[in-house]
Amino acid sequence: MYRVKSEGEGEGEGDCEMMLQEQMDSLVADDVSSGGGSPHRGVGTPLKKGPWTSAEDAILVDYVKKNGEGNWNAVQKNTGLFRCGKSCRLRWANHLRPNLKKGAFTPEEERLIIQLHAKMGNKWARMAGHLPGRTDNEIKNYWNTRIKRCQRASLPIYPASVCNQSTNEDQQLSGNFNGGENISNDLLSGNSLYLPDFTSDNFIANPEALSYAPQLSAVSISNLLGQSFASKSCSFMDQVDQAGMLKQSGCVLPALSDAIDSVLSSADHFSNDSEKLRQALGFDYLNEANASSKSIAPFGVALTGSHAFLNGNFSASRPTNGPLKMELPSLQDTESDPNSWLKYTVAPAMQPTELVDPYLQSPSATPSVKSECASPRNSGLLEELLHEAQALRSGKNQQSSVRSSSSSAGTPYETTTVVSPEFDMGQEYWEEQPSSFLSEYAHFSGNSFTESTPPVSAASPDIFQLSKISPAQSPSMGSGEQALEPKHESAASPRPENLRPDALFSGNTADPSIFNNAIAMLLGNGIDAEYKPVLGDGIVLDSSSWNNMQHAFQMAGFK
DNA sequence: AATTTCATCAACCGCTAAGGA
DNA sequence: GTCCTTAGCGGTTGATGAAAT
Repeated sequence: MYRVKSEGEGEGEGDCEMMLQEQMDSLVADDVSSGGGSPHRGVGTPLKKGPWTSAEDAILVDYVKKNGEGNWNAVQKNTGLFRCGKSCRLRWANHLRPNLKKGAFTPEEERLIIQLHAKMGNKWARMAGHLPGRTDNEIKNYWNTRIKRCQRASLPIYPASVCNQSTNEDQQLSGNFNGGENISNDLLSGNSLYLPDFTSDNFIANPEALSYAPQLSAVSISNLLGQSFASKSCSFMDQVDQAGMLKQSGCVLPALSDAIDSVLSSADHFSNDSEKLRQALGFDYLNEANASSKSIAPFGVALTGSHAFLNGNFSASRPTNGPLKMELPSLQDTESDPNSWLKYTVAPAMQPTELVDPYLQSPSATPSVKSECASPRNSGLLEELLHEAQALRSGKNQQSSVRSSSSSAGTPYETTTVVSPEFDMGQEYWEEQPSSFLSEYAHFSGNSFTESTPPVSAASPDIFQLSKISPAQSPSMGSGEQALEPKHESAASPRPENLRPDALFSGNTADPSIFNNAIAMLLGNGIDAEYKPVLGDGIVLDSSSWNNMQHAFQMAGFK
């Protein structure tokens, strides 16, 4: 039963003249009947807790009508309600205020929630701002329920359709960063664009920062890679090309220019071994894989632990045995072992078997998908998840044919952690060139999508600060991290503090559109759809993109 | 029919930021 | 500059009813 707590703050008798006598009587009766607090008021009167009664609601509504919202502590004083201001505010906000929409979320609302969550993380209040009539509490409850359901069913948190939709919207909006009210715009526009953080801070400018990829929000990554690698079939070199264009545009500060040089140089060096890379990253495996499979990870083990490409989305749901803190959109699960992300990290020194998420390797522990997915409140989205799970399960047999013998029958996500012979080749390559661009990029790739990404709210400006965190400072960087990470102290490495987006662009780029265009270039806008192999829903990628790296370099004129 | 499990909802708690004295 | 109050946010817990066993 609910507790009754005494709050020490002194409150007087209050102005009971505002309170209807019948309401007062009803309130007292309700209090008695509900076993709530004492009907006697005065200093030290215990404040009632627990469910609100209709009489209390009436009192609160009446008070707000007369006095407006705010000053909630005065409610108790002025009405005699034995509720703290906090409770009054909550009751009003969640239940009593007008225009509240009751009932189950519509499919459209569910979809929007997922999109918003992908963007904002657990910013329920902000999300509620995009859902008129809905409260943060409702959204939070819905999401938590959804998380539990998906977790139990080993389903991705974000349905492919939602991610694809975001990607499509991204494409549509790529040339239209106008920061409109439209949620899709807001999702992807410069209004709350995280991509600069990603591109300039962590991806382009600072090779070292690549190692800090876990700090990046999955949203940024999904936006970037979903666009660049999947839907647009953009090769990495295309991005390098665009980076060069950005550099040539002259709108970047020397720090970024140097950084681009550094990346380009590394990429150039690396391009000579593109075939090796292709093998290292498991594209042979990809080529062999069933093209219709939805669960093929484009980067094979390079994206170990990532579901970013699963079904074209970046689900971070993984089977888990214990309580899981789900702030997935930003892959913000930090409550786990600070070093746990290493489990997903591909690094030269690691043995393949170490790279496999034990959860993902324990298919036997994967709970079966049952009818629990079909709750009465199920919308099309939840049903979609169920169908997705069924499809994934049905596809397991096909995938098993290309799995390593070390992998037992697995979960639908196991393909993200396949330890294939190609991986071994890649490992050899890494061992040969431990500090190559490849290792950095692969490291980045592997880390970027780990579920142990530190809690970086996608919308949080903290990401700027995080981009400056040194490995030693980073809470996600265990002691083992140092050993895994090749150290690059090139003279061209810019100081992290110079990599903030607002510091990267010189004064002649005061026009935000220039910045956005530059970012768009970095992200591979304008990439044609020449390469169209489709691995699954929304996954369009094959080795041709990588095989054309040299060509891309030549076209870019960087040598 | 009884028990258990699960989903949903409502409310509370702790923390933080903002604003004013 | 410090302290206090207030409002707000996000996490967590508990109650309840439905479904499953």
